[in-house]
Amino acid sequence: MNSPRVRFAPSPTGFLHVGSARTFIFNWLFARRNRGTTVLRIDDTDVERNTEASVQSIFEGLRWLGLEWDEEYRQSERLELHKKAAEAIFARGLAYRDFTPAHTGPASTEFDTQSGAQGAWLCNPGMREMSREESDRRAAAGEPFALRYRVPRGGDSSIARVLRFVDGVYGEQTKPADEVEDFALLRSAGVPKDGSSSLGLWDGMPTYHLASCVDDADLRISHIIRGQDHLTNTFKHLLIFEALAAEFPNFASPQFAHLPLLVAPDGSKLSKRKHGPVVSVTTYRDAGFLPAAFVNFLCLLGWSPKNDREYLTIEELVQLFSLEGVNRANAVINFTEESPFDDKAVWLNAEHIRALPVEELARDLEPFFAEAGFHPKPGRILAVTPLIRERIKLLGDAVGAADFFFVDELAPYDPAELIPPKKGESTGDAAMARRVLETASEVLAVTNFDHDSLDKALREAAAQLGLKAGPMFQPIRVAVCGRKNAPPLFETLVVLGRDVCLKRIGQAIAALAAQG
RNA sequence: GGCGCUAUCGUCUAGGGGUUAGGACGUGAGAUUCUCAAUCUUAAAACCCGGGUUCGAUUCCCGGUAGCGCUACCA
Repeated sequence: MNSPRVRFAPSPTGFLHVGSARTFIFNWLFARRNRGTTVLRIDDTDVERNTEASVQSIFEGLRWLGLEWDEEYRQSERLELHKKAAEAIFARGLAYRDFTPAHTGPASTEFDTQSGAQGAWLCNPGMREMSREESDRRAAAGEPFALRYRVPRGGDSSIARVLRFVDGVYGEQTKPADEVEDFALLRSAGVPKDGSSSLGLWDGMPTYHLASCVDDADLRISHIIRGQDHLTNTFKHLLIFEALAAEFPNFASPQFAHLPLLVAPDGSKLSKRKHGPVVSVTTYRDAGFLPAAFVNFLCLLGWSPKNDREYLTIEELVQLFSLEGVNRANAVINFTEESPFDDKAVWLNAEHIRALPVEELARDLEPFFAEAGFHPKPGRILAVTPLIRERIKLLGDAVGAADFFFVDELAPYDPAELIPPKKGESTGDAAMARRVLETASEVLAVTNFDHDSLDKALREAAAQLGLKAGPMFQPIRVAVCGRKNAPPLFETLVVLGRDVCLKRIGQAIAALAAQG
């Protein structure tokens, strides 16, 4: 009845990485499919690690994807809301102050801890049971503390409470509250400097769990679609939502759907630190992926339309997307030092490139040529585009595939390539190659520079020389392109133009002559 | 250690009590072609292990194993 509201909530601790991008895409697709609203929320509660540069880089990545969001927020601007919520939870007795000094490094068991049956830390009983009077006194004295949720315990008198939710992907999930630790809502405000403790009661910064839930409630998020790494955290979130019910009477507990993780080829979680730029979406952009191809690829990781289709446009994805199609196992995204992109991503990109109208592709190609220092006249790229369209997999490949169209002087090449090899012999017929070029020179000087005329004239010339197409065309191709592998000859000649062709063929003849 | 999630070709996946276990990428071979590419045909390639349930399990159940996640005053 109400249209769904989803959110994508990245924390700005680095560039936007592919796993986050996929989470965003799935959220966006879900919203689009169901006529809902996409909220972008920057979860920047961790002041230690967040940087403005990261925020910008995340926007850069998201903008490139081209999927628009409808609302935008920053958690850091909503601090008061979070603190008020924490206060309300505390006032209700659902949270308590923990004066245990924040520990640094790996969790130690030095303090007063209470362990579950076999080890899991649940709370510091001395803190949990501390009287309100003592707690107030110590807080008033300026002693730093964290605020912890008082997770309901069954004890031995009542039956342990079981937390429960139905995940859109993983199905019903349950966990006894007894196994959930007293997680923090507010971090301690740190060590008071020089006795002048200005630390008020609630100076602690909200934790992710608190801030995230408060905002989800306040923004009336209806569907939380996020990485599977939050699956077990969800029980904590259920508790927070419950504690917040009075503050947000219009907020119904959201539906959850957890997404399988994207992992590196060795099975480890994708990490910016460990895997570097290959996990950044801007790396894909810079290499020449089309946003639609990238989105297509990411969608196929952990989701399937179940009809054997692979190439899908954004519109088709919107039509086809559903949580039922989401897989439960982690998906490997392939990359290595030598080839940083998954083969399937590259293939899909080539498919999308071929599906693009020439004008559009030419436009997309322009910045890559510019980057390489080529600034051809208008229309030039458009003329070249159809010739390389089927020969490039990434937009960036275009430069290497078409450079000879734009340079004044061809890069030096081995004149031996002008000479087609003869079968069974180690060397070709150099004299014949030279005759081919001389003949071509004469023919091109007088032939109309259109495909059919060139085709006809050059094939006739080959017949007169007693040559088949292969040995006839290779010398010409190498002469005008500077390499053996290039787009089809006649189209290439046409785009290059008579003057350039004749000049380059002349140079090739000279090169052969110099070789003896 | 505790709790949880997961397990089909190298990779992404479809499928599901009885199938020649399907598709895609990649790889091999062939066709086509003025080279390259594209395209087409084709080949090799998988149900983690052990128990149960069953006439019959890759599929359902249990256990094991492995991977991953959570177990922070990170998100």
